[in-house]
Parts: sequence; C-alpha cells; structure tokens
Amino acid sequence: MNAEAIKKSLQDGGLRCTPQRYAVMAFLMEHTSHPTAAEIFKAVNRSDPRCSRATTYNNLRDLVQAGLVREVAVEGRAARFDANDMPHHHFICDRCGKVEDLDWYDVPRPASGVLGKRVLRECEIIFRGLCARCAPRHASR
Amino acid sequence: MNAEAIKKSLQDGGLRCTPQRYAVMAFLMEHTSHPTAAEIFKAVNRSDPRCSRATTYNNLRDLVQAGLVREVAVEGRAARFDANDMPHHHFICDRCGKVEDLDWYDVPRPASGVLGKRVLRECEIIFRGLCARCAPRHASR
DNA sequence: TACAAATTTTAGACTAAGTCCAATATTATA
DNA sequence: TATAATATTGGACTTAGTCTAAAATTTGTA
Ligand SMILES: [Mn+2]
Ligand SMILES: [Mn+2]
Ligand SMILES: [Zn+2]
Ligand SMILES: [Zn+2]
Repeated sequence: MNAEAIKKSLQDGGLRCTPQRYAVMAFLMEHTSHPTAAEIFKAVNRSDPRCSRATTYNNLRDLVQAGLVREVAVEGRAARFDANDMPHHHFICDRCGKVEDLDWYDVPRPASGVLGKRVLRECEIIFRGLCARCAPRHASR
Repeated sequence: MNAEAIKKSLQDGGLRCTPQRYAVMAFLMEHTSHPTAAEIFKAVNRSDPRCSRATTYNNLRDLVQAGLVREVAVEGRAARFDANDMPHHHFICDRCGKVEDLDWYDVPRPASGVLGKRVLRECEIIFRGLCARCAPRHASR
C-alpha cells in the first residue's frame, strides 16, 4: 500500500528498488491469496509490461532470500508466495491446493535433546483438509 | 521387511500387488531417508529393470492416494516420499533440503470457530533450520 | 551533472520434475 | 482357463523454474 514503506523494506533487505521489484512486492502485499509465480508474472506484466518472466522469478528469489517474502511449497503444485509478515500458520486444501492463513499461535518445541546438533530457525504448523469451498462438494460425493 | 505385510497393506489400500508396486513400497520401507521419485526409480530399476519411470511415478501416486505413503513438498526441490506410518513431524534443512523425522507430539488445534466451514484432516509441524551436517559448515562462514 | 561500478533486466534456450498416451501385459476372480 | 479390471511401458509432452550473456538501470562519488 504505502510506497515509501515498500521502498524502505526493499532497502532494509539489501535490495535496490527497481520498478519491477517494487511491482512484484506491491502485488504480493495487495494480494493475500498466496499467488504462484506464474500468476504474479501475468498480473504484474499486464499492468506494466516492463517486467519479464525471468525478472519475476529473479525478484521472487531475491525477496525470499531477503526474508521479505515467504515461499510455500505445495505437493504436486507450483510454489506459492506470501508477503504477510505477521507470523501465521497455513491451511492447505487437499483438493484445490489453496493456501489460507490461520492466526499464529505458539508451537510447543520438541523436548530438549531431540534436535541434537540441528539449529532450529522456525516451527510452523501446516493444517490440511478441505477448504470452505471444497468441503461441501466433497460431502456430496 | 515382511513380504506378507507389504502385500496385505497394498490390498487393504485397494491396490493390486504387482512386482513393481511391491518393489517401490519395499524400497520406501527400507529407506527412511525420504527419497525423491528419481532416487526411488533409479534404485528400484537397478535391482529389477522391470520397473519403468512412468510406473514408478504411477505407483507413488497410487500409494499416496491410498494413504500408505506420505508425500513431502520442499520449496525449490523435488518431492520426497515417506512410508513411515507412525505419526511424526518433519525437520527440513534450509541448506541441503534433507527431510528428517521427529517424534510425534500432539499439536494444539486452532481455537474453535477459526476453521469455519473447513474440514480439518491433519495438523503437522514443520521444523526448519540447519541439519546436523549443515549446521557446522554454516557457523564457519 | 557526469562517471563508473555494481546490480538488474531481458529474451529465449535450457533443465528438471512430472504427466499423458494408447498399445501391451499382468492380475485377480469365477 | 477365460474374462474383466487393472497395471505397465517408452516416449512424447507439459509445466515450473534456471541460466546466459548482452544491454539497461541504479546508485555512489567526483
Ligand atoms: Mn500466508
Ligand atoms: Mn517422515
Ligand atoms: Zn479447496
Ligand atoms: Zn542440511
């Protein structure tokens, strides 16, 4: 929404503010539906044809690396992207693959010792099942 | 391990026991490293060249649908497969993509109401960070 | 403002992962 | 053993994503 805020967060992430990168970030902030790279490219490129496919992918990679965008892998489907910087969990629909946000709540850590030499960065809960749109259709079959 | 047990679990899942399907399932039961489809194909095909690439993929799909095998999506990498039927969580390494099992413990469900019309099937925790092999390398850079 | 260095963009070739097809073979059942 | 249902196959195809190297843009410094 706020152009200056986006500009600043790009710079904080060590990224230059180019029109293409800005457009990708702005699109993600305005669309909380966890779009795929292909969807982002189509939409951004339509409103400003300066942003190519390669650039869309490059920028998504950079934004994820900078920690400004989250990538969500879904079995058998294209990755989805998320600029929601509030901590939150995800619900993934078994049927249509839709990814939805669920409010954050703290995840109990594993008992001490079981992680061994691993370094833990984050714990997230993935909820799976049928989304509100798919649940009724399922019941009727 | 037990041939009869595998045979039975295939039948329980409504799947015929073919040599190829059996080999894929047996391989997954003997290898708890969450191999990719390509790894499974290579190994199974090497020990018994009757199993083609298409068949490996077909069988993995069937086994997942039947609930005998779990598919684990990892951002930017090929899917991994898992025949461990004990409930458990996963640790995914940010650096090398390795997927490791962590003992199950119960996940607190979201507060009633927040799921709305969604139908919840499962909750799993994904732990992310650096695996025991990658953690030291990371520290030294 | 002018310049140079560093970074970014680009089209399109390329790769990797996975799906689909329709002919053939195998399996389970009677 | 005969039959119907299911599974297998090689290879073409699709989809998602990466790579390349030349051209363009951004940003810091003079
Ligand atoms: Mn989200
Ligand atoms: Mn596992
Ligand atoms: Zn759905
Ligand atoms: Zn690792």
